[in-house]
Amino acid sequence: MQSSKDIGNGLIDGWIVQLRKGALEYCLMLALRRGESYGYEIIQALSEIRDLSVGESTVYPILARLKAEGFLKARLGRSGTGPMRRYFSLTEKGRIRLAMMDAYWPMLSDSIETLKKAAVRAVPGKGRCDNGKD
Amino acid sequence: MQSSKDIGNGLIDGWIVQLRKGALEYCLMLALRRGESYGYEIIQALSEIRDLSVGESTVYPILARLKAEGFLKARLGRSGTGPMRRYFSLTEKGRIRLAMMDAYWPMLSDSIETLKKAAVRAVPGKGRCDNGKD
DNA sequence: CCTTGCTACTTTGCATTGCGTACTACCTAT
DNA sequence: ATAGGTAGTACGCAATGCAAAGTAGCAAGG
Repeated sequence: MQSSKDIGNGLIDGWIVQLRKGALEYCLMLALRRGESYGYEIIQALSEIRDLSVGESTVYPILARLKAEGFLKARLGRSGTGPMRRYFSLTEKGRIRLAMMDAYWPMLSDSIETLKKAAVRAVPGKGRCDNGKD
Repeated sequence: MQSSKDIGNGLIDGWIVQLRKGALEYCLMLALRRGESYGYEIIQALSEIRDLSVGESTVYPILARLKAEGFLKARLGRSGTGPMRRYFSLTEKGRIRLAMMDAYWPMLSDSIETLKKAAVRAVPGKGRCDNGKD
């Protein structure tokens, strides 16, 4: 049990990857909401949360992209135990974006809940317009 | 206001696209949970739910793939108003998968909630290991 | 007859993204 | 110098959402 994503079998394996695509970007920004942090620490922090374990090659590109887009800013700092760390923190633009994400995420959840309850207006009876023809 | 996805500005525009990856697949299977339906109807049903509006070129490929993977089965039927309809419905395999998705989705939501509350173990004080150097 | 418009579905092509693998660079300890 | 953990980069692949355009059947209007 290393990759916490094998819930059932491999049936939804690929789906989870796709589902997390945009969610991870949100998670990284959430991880920086309280204050600055660096890649390695974020990776470890996320790995402690169920289903959010990620690798370096997932986190660093996202951090780099968010920085390039102006949502994060970076600062170098000594680590004492290894190479220089790159501390990331949210910019104001990033905080605005995070606020929008915070607003959008529950909307999506809500829409899905709505979908769960509301049937696609398909007739509840049974087939109505084919083999019965006429 | 046609594309319900412009919440703020174009700031999270691309993010939403990524976030919906995988989620749409879930939505389509949810739409078929009650019974069979066809692409066009699903599109219209989803378009009535906030933030779930999709186009044909999004839905049909997903339906085709789900069918190819054995999660859906299809059946042709006359429509009376246009060309033949392809009615999709969940297979048993699809229902199992949908159940796993139903289990996974709240887990992801929950993990994100956890992340919102739990800070990345960064020190709450302030910087601790850089410019102060030694 | 021809055109417009609605329904229903398909195809092509593109841009984005997560992530596995491999690699480099830095620091400390022995 | 060598070994080991830390921090980050680079390359490449496979999926996916989605816009745009095309096809095909049916109905109403000129």
